[in-house]
Amino acid sequence: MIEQRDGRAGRRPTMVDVARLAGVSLKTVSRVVNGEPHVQPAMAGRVLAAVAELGFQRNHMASALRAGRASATIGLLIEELANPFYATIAAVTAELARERDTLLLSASSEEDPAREEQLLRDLCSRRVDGLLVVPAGCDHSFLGAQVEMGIAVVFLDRPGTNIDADAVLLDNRGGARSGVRRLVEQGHRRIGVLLDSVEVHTMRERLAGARDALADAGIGHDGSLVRDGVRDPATAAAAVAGMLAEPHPPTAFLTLNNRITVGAVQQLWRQGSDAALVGFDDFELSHLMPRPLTVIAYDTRELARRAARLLFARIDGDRSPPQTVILPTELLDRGLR
Amino acid sequence: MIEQRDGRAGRRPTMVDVARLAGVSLKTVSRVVNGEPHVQPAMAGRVLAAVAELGFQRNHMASALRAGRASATIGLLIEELANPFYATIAAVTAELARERDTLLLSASSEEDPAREEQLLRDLCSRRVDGLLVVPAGCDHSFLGAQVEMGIAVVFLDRPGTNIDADAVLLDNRGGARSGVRRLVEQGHRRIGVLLDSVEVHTMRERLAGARDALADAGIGHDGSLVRDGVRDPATAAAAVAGMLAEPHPPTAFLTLNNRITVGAVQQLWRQGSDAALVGFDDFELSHLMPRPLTVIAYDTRELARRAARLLFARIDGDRSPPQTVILPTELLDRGLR
DNA sequence: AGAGAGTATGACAACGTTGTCCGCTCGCCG
DNA sequence: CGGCGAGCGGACAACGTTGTCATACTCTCT
Repeated sequence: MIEQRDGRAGRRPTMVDVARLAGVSLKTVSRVVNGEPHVQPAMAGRVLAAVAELGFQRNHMASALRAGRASATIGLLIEELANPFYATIAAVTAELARERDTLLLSASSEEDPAREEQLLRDLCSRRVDGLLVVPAGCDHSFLGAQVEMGIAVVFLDRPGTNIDADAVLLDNRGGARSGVRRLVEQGHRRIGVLLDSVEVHTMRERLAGARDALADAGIGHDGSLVRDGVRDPATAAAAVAGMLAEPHPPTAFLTLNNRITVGAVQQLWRQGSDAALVGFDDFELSHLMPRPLTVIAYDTRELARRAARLLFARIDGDRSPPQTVILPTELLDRGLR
Repeated sequence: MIEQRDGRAGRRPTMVDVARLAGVSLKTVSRVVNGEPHVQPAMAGRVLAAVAELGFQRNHMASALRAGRASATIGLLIEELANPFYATIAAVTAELARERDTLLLSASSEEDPAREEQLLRDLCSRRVDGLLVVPAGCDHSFLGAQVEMGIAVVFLDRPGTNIDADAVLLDNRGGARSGVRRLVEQGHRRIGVLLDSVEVHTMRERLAGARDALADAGIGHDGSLVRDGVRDPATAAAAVAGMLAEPHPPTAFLTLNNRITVGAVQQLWRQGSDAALVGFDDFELSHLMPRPLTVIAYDTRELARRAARLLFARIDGDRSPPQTVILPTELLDRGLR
């Protein structure tokens, strides 16, 4: 008469159910399911038949809980899963994880520090084996305790703050420097720089690299050619148009991420400007842009691979001091104009 | 003398530890941690202080196990996380999940049915509340039992096979049909069709739609203008070049996904061909291609949103019969040539 | 004043699994 | 033929948490 759980078929079978059906003890089922030795083939057969008949599937949570074992899950906290850069990171991480029979819990911070912290805590409460974090917040000290308690943490793309942990980064400063150096070599003196936000670590580094190159060349830089807060292609286009309309317009632009690059290219092309352009970040169809593009490129997959490998090494017990890995960038010159 | 766990600090604190430190019972800690009523403020304060001091964090696995409760996790099985289409789906899903304090476990099948099944089983063994699946395999009957046992399943982009479950799909056939109709209206009679693989459900539908439109117009189609197995832009370019070099070349092309479109555009532009082109799938920089492009577009976010909403409704107990939702496509005419 | 209702707290079992340990059944050797 | 180790199966506790129930106490109403 009594139907279980809102009228649906039924309770999930447990090892107890399997044991009862097979007429063996609970522990024997456990042994068979986990492929432990010392079970007679005939008995194992009975157990497997019962498993199949009931559609039994081991409860991973109970198993991990009892065994005090790792959850075979890692957490990935990024800014925005839909962004190709982060999507690539997620894909590489998921693949390396799968090779270890580990699954990936991914979450997006949307650049909100509070949200980041909440998601990280949530991931920790699920007892992930490790965390791969592209930090948005400005204080990761609360992760320190988690590290103490056995959750490995590796930062990716940007270093963590107030915490001594591994980080795998790009040579943002060096990349921007080499890009501007190239422009200077080509004779440019007035170089407009467009960036997302100085709040972001990578942007600060890239801007510093640009300034390095100008200083190297003895070119003064009063900041009037820098535009901050350029968050999307449309804003980038407007910024380019605005700068070109000024009395002493730049003869070249450095765009500090690919969204900005796309907007800038479009605007330059639209107005038929022959200003030079170097963009940070390569992107999928960059070679099909209306004008050839020079970009500061890097290997996103390698970035993720290094970070994931480091994380797994930590999970496997590597206790060497935290390290910071910096990956090189490459100037891909597809013709400046 | 005995150090715990490879010399590291220590065991994670549990509610028992908190209770001991606060001098209260285990259950009281549980009540405070879960915000249950009937705890005196003073006592709650002692508990919270102990929680803070020890850095206690509830073990979500143990909690879900005991309460027989949902794991507050959903699984997403797609083909390839790095692909922008799937990345968008993952992002939308993760966001809707977060609004319910649910996390997202994502995995890529890489189009391998065996791998798909293994990952799905792995996800089920983690007792996810629901699964969002872009199926690659050809038999999902094994998921039936999981559905019986309370895991909601919604298929996305392609229907599941041998299982009666919800699906949210695109109008692939209608979209391709309208694309070819447009070409026919413009006077084209010989239309080359390039596709990835007829193995894939969406490709078959799109091809069928193209044939529909040709049949509507009374144009015979012997298959000689169809190229199967075009998996990447380079192959697409080669296929276009090959077809254009034949005695009776096509005057227009229909490319059935965006990778193919990119390769075809590039090749047409390279040889200065004025063949018309309609591509399935819009993509990020399509408006910046060297020639304007007409694409059969759709709302990927809406696709994911509908699927996720349906999944959450099922998780929340919706037991109405499985439904198939088909979302419209739109022909974006940016000038055929 | 005493019954009854309600609040605050705790003891204990249970969720589904695995580690530990104990005992049974063989076959083999002295 | 008795003893003994190896091989095999099972009883039981434990992982960290929450649901159930019991208890002690406080307050209100008749």
